[in-house]
Amino acid sequence: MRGAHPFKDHWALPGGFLKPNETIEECALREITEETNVTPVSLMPVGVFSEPERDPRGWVISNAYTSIISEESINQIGGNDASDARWFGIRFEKGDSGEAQLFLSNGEIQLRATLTEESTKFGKTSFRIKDSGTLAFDHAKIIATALTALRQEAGSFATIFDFLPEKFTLTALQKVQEAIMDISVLPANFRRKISEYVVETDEYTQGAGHRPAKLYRKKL
Amino acid sequence: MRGAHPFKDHWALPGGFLKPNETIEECALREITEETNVTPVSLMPVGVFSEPERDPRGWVISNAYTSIISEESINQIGGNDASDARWFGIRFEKGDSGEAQLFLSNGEIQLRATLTEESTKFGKTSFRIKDSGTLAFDHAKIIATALTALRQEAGSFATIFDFLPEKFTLTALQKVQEAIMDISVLPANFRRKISEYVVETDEYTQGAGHRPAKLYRKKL
DNA sequence: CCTCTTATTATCTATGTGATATTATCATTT
DNA sequence: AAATGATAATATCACATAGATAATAAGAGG
Repeated sequence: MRGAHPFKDHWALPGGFLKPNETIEECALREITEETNVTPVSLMPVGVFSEPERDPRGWVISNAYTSIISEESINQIGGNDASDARWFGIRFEKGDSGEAQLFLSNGEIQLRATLTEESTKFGKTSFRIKDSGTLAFDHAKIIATALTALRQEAGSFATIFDFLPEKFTLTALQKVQEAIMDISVLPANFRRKISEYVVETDEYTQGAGHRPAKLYRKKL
Repeated sequence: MRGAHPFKDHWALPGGFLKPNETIEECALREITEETNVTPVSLMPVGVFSEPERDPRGWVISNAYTSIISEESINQIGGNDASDARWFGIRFEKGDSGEAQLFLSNGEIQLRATLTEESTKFGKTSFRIKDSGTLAFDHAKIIATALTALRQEAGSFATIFDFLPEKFTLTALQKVQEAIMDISVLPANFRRKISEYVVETDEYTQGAGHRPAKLYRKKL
């Protein structure tokens, strides 16, 4: 939630300005840590937003990133000076006639934005904001673009590993894909297809009240 | 070929600085047109290069794009004030131990660079330059990254259309994929798989000394 | 009308995928 | 110590998709 103009009392994505001697990705990682108290395993680039009029204060070029984090780290949020950060559930409905609705919600807050689908190039769909509600700047557009890109990416087995730590169970990997793509797959088939991308370690999970799961590593 | 320091007499990718009131993609399209006399159908984003020390004159952040252009437009190059631009054939060999060799060549000039593969995240491989030869700045790294990303993307049928005009023959589409991925596929199988992504028009190619080919359009 | 060339379709076979059933291994309960 | 419940992991069937080869179609040019 922004405390100052422009877009006072509007919700905004975490972010900030580049400091000397850091790369853009380092900056994004620093900002997300400062503002949410969560440090993701890795960041996936979404795109550059450079329309001159996107910030009324002046010309600001934003590079957007997304990430998947573990369920546990969700609760870390707001632990530090990140008290003003919130998690939102996300629903994105692409209707007919190229119009799309973005809904963000949690226990207290409901946000809504309307966008139109502009074009799809190289797997990335771009949107134009029709009504951004109480979302600051063009952040509704960034969220829609990021979500679309994320689902696109996760369709390929080659990328879902990057959302998990080095060693993982195949079930965890499957859940990452299911969560992102909003699908459910049969474990037997998932394992068969994923097997060429992973190598097994000799470690197992422990003490879970059921058969322990072997830990795997990304191949290569 | 650069005429001024830094990297005088080194070869560099076409590029330039953002002007007021243009987006980064518009800038890239303007620069490529100015410097090569070729205007691509569309640009595919490769990534951001923001290491503080990549330009000795100061901190410069570059956004890289690639494109595929038609064979005819190759000959337009240098027609205008783009006299210092050249086409290069590209060969990229990933050896063992994560070391990769980049070769650029045309009739007169041979360029070579050595890189090490650093990591692969979200389908994009990042490289570190060991020896950039007579390539300016970190452009060897950008080329290697772009080529890797391009091949990654072209593996999906969903994206290869963006390299062609609105109406195209299936053979042309096939050649795009073959060129990028450096593979050859059987026409019968390619047609079967691509069919769900295209719709046929009622137009045909003409006067080619053989059966005319139906023109297709990207579906949706 | 024959030939050359590329476009397009048909079909055989091998390989991969979705679905279901079965077995394995732990912690906990009885 | 045996039964139970939970998740992990494997086996296998029917079916769909992909690779390969062959056949057919439709132009231009001699």
